[in-house]
Amino acid sequence: MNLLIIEDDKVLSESIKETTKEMFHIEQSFDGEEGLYLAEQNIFDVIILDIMMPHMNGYEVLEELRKKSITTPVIILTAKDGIDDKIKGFKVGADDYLVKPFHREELLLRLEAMVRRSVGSFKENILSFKELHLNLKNKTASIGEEVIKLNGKQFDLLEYLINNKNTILTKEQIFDRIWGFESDTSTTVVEVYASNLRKNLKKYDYDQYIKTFRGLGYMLSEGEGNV
Amino acid sequence: MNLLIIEDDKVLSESIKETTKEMFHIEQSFDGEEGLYLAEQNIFDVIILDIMMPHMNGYEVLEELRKKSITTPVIILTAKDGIDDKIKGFKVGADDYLVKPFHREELLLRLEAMVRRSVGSFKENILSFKELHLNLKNKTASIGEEVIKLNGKQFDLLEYLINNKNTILTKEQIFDRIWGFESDTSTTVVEVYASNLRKNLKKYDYDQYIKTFRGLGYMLSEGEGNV
DNA sequence: TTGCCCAACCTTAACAAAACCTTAAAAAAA
DNA sequence: TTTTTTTAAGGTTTTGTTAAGGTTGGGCAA
Repeated sequence: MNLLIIEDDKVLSESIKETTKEMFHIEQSFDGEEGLYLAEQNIFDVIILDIMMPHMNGYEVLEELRKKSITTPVIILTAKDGIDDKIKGFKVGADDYLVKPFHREELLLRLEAMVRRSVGSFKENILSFKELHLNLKNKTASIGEEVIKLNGKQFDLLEYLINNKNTILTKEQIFDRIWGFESDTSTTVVEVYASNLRKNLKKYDYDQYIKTFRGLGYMLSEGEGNV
Repeated sequence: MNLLIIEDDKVLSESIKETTKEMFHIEQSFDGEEGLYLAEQNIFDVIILDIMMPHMNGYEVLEELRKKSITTPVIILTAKDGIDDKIKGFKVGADDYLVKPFHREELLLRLEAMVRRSVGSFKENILSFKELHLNLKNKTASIGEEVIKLNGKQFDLLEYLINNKNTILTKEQIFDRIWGFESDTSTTVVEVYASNLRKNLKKYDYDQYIKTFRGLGYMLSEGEGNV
């Protein structure tokens, strides 16, 4: 579970990191532009976004993000309590809005509530695509009754694809999400894993749903052909 | 879009109904037990739930609901501002928590944000020209129901044309936009791509809208002939 | 006005070059 | 050891580019 904190106040950012590090893998950014760049990787499960920042403020970051079809849940964090600011925040696509100062617990609770929904693991941690079910708790995949054997990264890849079905994911995004930013292996491993995953799904004819978009990336979608 | 309001204060309930009736079809319940019964029908898109109610309080309603695997998004509404109450609310499965008194607009915004997500109708990012639709998210083009297969640069070209319909674009502009300034291929590739694109659109008679202006460039426009 | 010419554009096809797939072996981790 | 991950290499497919010949339309001279 990945959390991006975009907040220029380093003290606050650290403090948020402290309270959330049990639950998430954390990335921090201390200014809007960099934050936007990171968020665009589309590898985060939720983003905490401050409004008042130098160069590029939170509203601009969020607006740009949504414009680019990045739908990661965003919690806006701000000292502004006015209703107009809230309106602005939600209008540009925020999912929640928390006014400083706030209780650490409340932030945690709202993060939990958000993730619980968006990751689709509301009950029992099952993620599904058609008849293919992933049990996130014990990392097993099954189609109907039959269990499919997938190793770690193959499972992660499938999970990522399902969570973003009908959206093209570039090899870089997939790589950053599964291998991590600072991994120094080549992004061509993604091809290898896509190939392996397809091989494992072929038996059940589910390989056809993993589509390649040349020069763009991969996408999981239910449609026939290239839809 | 259906909203269930479970709130024993009739004045407040009515007032909420007033502010939300544009957006939702409203059902009201004035006590917990009845509210639970209604919510169990699982026909609502979102539920507003008061905590302090006679017979059965909001926590109990929500807990019971989640126990029965009803995952409808719930916004808790309460006069209690203590962090412990919030913890309790989220722990039993709330998605949001709003403290009275609150701005009508904020409730509306939070409802919107909630529904936007759970209904999955997040902005689809579609660019259209007449009946031709480009899905920017997964780079697919379609006319009516049929999907047209376009490769990367053809898609980019069409996107650029649509974004600038009724404006003549020179070959240089198109080239710089799609191939990039420092590309050292000849600008005549633009002609080749225009040709390919027309060929792909011909089947649907949409090739006619890509017009050539000798010595000037290309333009996409709805008019007949050279208008 | 007519007909010719030429430049601009269209279309096609062939070749080149990426991008991707698959497999297998080496390396690392469990 | 066994399993998983990474690298490497060769093969396949798709896309990009170029070139060549065909087509079109406007200008201009007769």
